[in-house]
Amino acid sequence: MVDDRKLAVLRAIVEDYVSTNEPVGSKALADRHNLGVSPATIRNDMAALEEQGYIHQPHTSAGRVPTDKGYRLFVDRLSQVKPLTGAERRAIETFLAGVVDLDEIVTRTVRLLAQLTRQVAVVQYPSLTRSSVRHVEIVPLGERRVMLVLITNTGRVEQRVVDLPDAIGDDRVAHLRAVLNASLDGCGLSSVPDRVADLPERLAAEDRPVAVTLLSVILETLVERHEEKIVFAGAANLAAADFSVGLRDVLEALEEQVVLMRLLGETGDLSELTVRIGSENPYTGLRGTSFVAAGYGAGDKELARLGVLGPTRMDYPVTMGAVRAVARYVGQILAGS
Amino acid sequence: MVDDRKLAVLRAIVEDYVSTNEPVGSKALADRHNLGVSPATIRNDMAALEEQGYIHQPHTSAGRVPTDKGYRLFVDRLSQVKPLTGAERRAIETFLAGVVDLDEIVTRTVRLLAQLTRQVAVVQYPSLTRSSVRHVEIVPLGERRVMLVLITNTGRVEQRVVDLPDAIGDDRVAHLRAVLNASLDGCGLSSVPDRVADLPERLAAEDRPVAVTLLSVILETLVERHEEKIVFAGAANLAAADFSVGLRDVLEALEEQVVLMRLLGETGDLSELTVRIGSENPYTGLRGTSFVAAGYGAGDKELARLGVLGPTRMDYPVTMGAVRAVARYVGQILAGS
DNA sequence: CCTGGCACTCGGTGTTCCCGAGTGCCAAGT
DNA sequence: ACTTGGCACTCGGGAACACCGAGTGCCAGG
Repeated sequence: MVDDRKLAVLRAIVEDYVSTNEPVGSKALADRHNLGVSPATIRNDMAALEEQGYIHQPHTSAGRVPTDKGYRLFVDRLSQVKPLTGAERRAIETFLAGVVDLDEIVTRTVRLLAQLTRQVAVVQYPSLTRSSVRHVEIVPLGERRVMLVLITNTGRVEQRVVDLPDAIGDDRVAHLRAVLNASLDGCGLSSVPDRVADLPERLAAEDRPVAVTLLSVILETLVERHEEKIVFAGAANLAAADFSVGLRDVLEALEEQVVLMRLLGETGDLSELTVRIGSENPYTGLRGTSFVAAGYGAGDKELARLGVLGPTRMDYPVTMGAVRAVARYVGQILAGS
Repeated sequence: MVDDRKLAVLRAIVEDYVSTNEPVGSKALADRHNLGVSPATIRNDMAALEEQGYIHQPHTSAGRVPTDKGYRLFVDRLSQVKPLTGAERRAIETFLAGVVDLDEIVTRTVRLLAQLTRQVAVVQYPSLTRSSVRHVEIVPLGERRVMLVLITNTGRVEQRVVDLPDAIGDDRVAHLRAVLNASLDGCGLSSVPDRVADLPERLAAEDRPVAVTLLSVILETLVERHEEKIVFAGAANLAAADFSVGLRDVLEALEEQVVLMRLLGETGDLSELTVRIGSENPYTGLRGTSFVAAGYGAGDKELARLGVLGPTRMDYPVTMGAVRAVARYVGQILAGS
């Protein structure tokens, strides 16, 4: 019983603090939430909560502020994801309607998410490794030079210019194109190395050097470029959120692909929400911020992740709702295209 | 004579203010620069300069600060572009060495420029309209669906998925590809509309509907996507530069492609530096910032522009030197690839 | 175990005061 | 005709200070 009330107090503290951004005191709590007990009782509970590290007092005579641990408990046990309003759903639909190009999907998504949450949105491009080959194209650029274009089923296009060891004619290009496509079409990218291992041996001797070069470039593209591209939007919202302290650090983190990678982090289950709160984040500049992430993908495969970065004192239920909803919509669109 | 000294005073004011970020008074000027006259004389000159609108007094008993007009005069007549140090040149070379992919060139360039100037760098992708067609590729994706890939001589690749009115076989795809390439290869993008105007008539009747669809998509790509892609980097430097006032507006501007477009503005001569100071900028949120831009391109054609955005009180000679140098290097690389 | 009462703490705000950098002007000097 | 030193004046900003009130912890009574 007593514990239930303490949790209710914690929830109230989080909610009030999020909406007012000021330390919340016992009296204010008793007034604004009908907890059915007096301020004095609440004070006792608050003392206990502080003892356990869920809240914290900036100075002796101020109200309480949730700690990271407090937010964690709130997110895990005291709140539930808040679904979007109808207007918001419609906004998403119109924003993402009728887009086919992958670049455009990603660009619009990241802006949409930033606008919806009024925070910084981060979106990762659909992973190469988890998608499959739709087409390989070889475009002659010169005697000994071709452009290799790799198209995946997620609409992603990778291009590389390749210098060849031999000159090569149009007919041989066509032949190689046909062979490559025959071997690779529909093949999951992770299994490409296996599929092509013995390919050169099955070709005429004269084609081998060129084929080997091309294959090594393809594998390189798959492996070395495995680092995925990540974009963000909504940095202006950072300036609005008053926490100007550390703003510089946050902006720096956002421009470091490596940090973003770690932030998006390991993949959980598809459409499972991940929340990183304050000091749980993998980068010191991001103390003071929380990150809400979700995976998205076409069908049941998770292809990449997206999320929202904001001050620790964000409205978690709403933010989580928005992230989840956007992830689902994007998944639908990718599946549909 | 007298005018010369006033200009010297203005130059000294700008230099001191840029380095200290504090209003500069007559005494400090007399001390730090050997102008050979007394503070009282300088005061007279300052009064004159203020009269003419080159400097301004924040309050009655403070030093002077240059106005936009003052900076303008400084840039136009009192300063000269400062060449980079050897170390900086080497940094540029190593940073941009051995890169072929256009995306990577642009990404690295924008980061390099941000790092070099410790400000926000802005780089525009090489223009579609001013480059020429290197290859058109049609990739069948399904019965009535193809991906159209347009490769330009600057290494840029545009891709669009196209739904066709008729089903189309591989042989007809190959034929169309050949015809399109024959018509368009090497053709400047601006003259594409002329070249293809009568193309459908020269085809077999059965190919016409498909050809018309494809051509309309090509033209759309050229015209509607005429809006060029622009990227920026170094937003963290904004937070460091103390002018936190309006930071939000600046960040907003940076995320608006339209604003960036106007900022990069009309094309001047290649490798001619353009400087926009404070209120000269086309967007109200950018009062308080200055923008230094230069065109870059392969050979003698200007393909796009790049620049640096910083507080009005930036070190113009150094910034201009960095922008010019980077623009030239990028030009060389584009020409070489 | 809750509650009302009470003394205590202390951060933030408003007020006042003072200092000094910087100015404009003037009369004297070259 | 400029330049210069002197001088009175202005005013922003920092230091010192007092005050207020929200908030607390604790205790005794219900």
